[in-house]
Amino acid sequence: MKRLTLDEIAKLAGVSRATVSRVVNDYPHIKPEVRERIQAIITQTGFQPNLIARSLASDRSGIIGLVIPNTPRMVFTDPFFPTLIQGITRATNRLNITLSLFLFQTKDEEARTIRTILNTGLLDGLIITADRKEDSFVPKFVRHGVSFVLIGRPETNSEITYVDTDNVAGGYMAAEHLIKLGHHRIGIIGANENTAGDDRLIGYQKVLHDYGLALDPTLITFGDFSMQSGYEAMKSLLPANPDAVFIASDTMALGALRAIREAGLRVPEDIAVVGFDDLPPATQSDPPLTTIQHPIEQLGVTAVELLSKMLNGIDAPPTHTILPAKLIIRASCGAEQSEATQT
Amino acid sequence: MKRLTLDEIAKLAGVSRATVSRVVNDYPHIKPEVRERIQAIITQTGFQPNLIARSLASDRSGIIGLVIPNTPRMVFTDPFFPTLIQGITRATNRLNITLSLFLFQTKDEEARTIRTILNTGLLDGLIITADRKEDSFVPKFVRHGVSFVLIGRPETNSEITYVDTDNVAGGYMAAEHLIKLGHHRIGIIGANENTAGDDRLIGYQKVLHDYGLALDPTLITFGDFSMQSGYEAMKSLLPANPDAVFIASDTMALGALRAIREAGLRVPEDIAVVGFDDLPPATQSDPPLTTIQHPIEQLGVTAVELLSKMLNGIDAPPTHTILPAKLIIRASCGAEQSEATQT
DNA sequence: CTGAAAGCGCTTACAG
DNA sequence: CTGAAAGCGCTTACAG
Repeated sequence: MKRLTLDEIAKLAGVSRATVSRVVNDYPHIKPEVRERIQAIITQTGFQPNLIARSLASDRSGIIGLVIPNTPRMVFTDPFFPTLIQGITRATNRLNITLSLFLFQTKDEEARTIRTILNTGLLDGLIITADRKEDSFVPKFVRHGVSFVLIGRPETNSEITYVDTDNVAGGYMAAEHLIKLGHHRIGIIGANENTAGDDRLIGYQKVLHDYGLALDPTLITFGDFSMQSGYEAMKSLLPANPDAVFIASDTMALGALRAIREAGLRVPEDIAVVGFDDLPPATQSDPPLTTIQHPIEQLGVTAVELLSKMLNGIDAPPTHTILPAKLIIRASCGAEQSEATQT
Repeated sequence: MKRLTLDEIAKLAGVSRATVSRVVNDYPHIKPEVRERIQAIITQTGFQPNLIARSLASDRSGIIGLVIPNTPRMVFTDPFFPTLIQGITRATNRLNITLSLFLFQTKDEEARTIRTILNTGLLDGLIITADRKEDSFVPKFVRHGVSFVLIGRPETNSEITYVDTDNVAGGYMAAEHLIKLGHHRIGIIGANENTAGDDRLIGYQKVLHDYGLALDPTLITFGDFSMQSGYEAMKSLLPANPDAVFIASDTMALGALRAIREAGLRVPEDIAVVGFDDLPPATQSDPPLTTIQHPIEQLGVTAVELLSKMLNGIDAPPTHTILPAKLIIRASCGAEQSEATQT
């Protein structure tokens, strides 16, 4: 199907192609009747400008990239990325932005992809999921002057625009909830792969300190976001006799719950559990799981909006946007969940 | 960072820009020493051609779109799409293709997105997940002459290239496994949202027929791929006294297992279960779940390879590629799984 | 084997 | 308010 061009529309309307271009791009100063005449022809013919040509002429492609490096969560047990992608596409759809996806598993794929992203001029900007600490490529992007926003706090560089969940508050709420239920020996299964894990631990430590509880190092364990690691961390935690545990990811919580069950303990009678994340209640087959929810989808929406502003406006200083976390108390499995929000 | 152009490389090498272009694009007939000289400069400067300019000149963007319409599975409880995306990106990375993602939730988003895809000339081709039957937009793509391959068998049009899992064989294997275990009243929780559901039911019916078992209509129920629908379907199935059940999706199986548990029945002693799909064993918290695995990731890889061939070669006739399904017998939850493959 | 030149379909100062 | 024209950075017949 032969595609119409600006020139052809111009011919049909009896004007120059420049004028048609202005109408298409909503330029203010066009004589109303001319605008209408052209507009009519456009809607009638269904003309849409060739994006490639526009990109070349305007040096803007309208395409942004979503970069997801290989991460422990990438195994996709975790609905984190799917949910994030949902939020991102909702925003790009609304803003008429095209989204390109860059996943890489191996270092080799990573290197090639990064080079392509940087040098081919295809993308206006990037959204990068910073789900591990040692992302060597982020500095490269900075050096090349690419516009990007990170999802997740970067470990060091504060000159970078990012959006993140308030993980410190999340960890705080989680442990505080357990404290208020009367627990004293509150363990944690943390994670140190990314700053989200760090921050959740910090929140946990903070609240224990605020409530005057001792920080028993034997109650602190780490996993790597996988279910298996949750299982093992819990096994190593049980000898320390926790009466409650905060698990910094629901995926790990699933593993931990298995360890608890295998030890013949009941949740929450023998050991209370608070998770973190946003696993669909679906997946939470077994025991009721109270959890800290982070607004993953909103993270995606916000990231796109920020990037879009960066691309349009004059470059503002780097922004750090922190979205609130929320404590979700689930009464029982599959039952309606009562939501208790805290800030 | 100012990007280098073909012209600048040409100047550095003392040749014309046409020659550089030919080197970049691996044209055969270039004098070796010239090629080497240019190649050296290219690697040294890290030059990469501007993809936008190339696209405009060559009418090929190197970008393909992945279209995921709103589907019941889209809730992402189901790792189907994430896994698929993983396969697709593996292939696009290898073939040096850029992937754009088009998700839409609402009819409105759908309409706008489709128009953009069709008229802006950005994409070379499409991969479309055909996870529901009434995809009104597929005929539009056909009419516009876009190249695309479907993932999942379309309901009617056999003139379309698609890749799919052998769902009939999958349904057959599932029920046959149960028959061989000695079960007689084998129920099914099917799905009729997509042809995968249809085919799995067909396989089930076929094997019952082959083994001379009666087809009791009260043993046939349907869900919509959601966990909740699995729960309800199982509740409606239990009065028919099945001694086994084949559930056409593992997500529904999770719901069904809950219904079974609530009825005070044990799996597999009271009722044996075979699922379908590829939920990570992780999520299968509770009872051991024997399942039919389909090669989701391979589906993605194959789709990309096919599309790539269509875009390069002369248009071949429509191909229908069917990948084998596989029976996975899980000995017990979390334990090592023994894989029994059948064809 | 290589170069000069046209052209891909737009945008955008510049004039008027 | 509108048009003529240059230009974005490539590819690709066409000549030689």
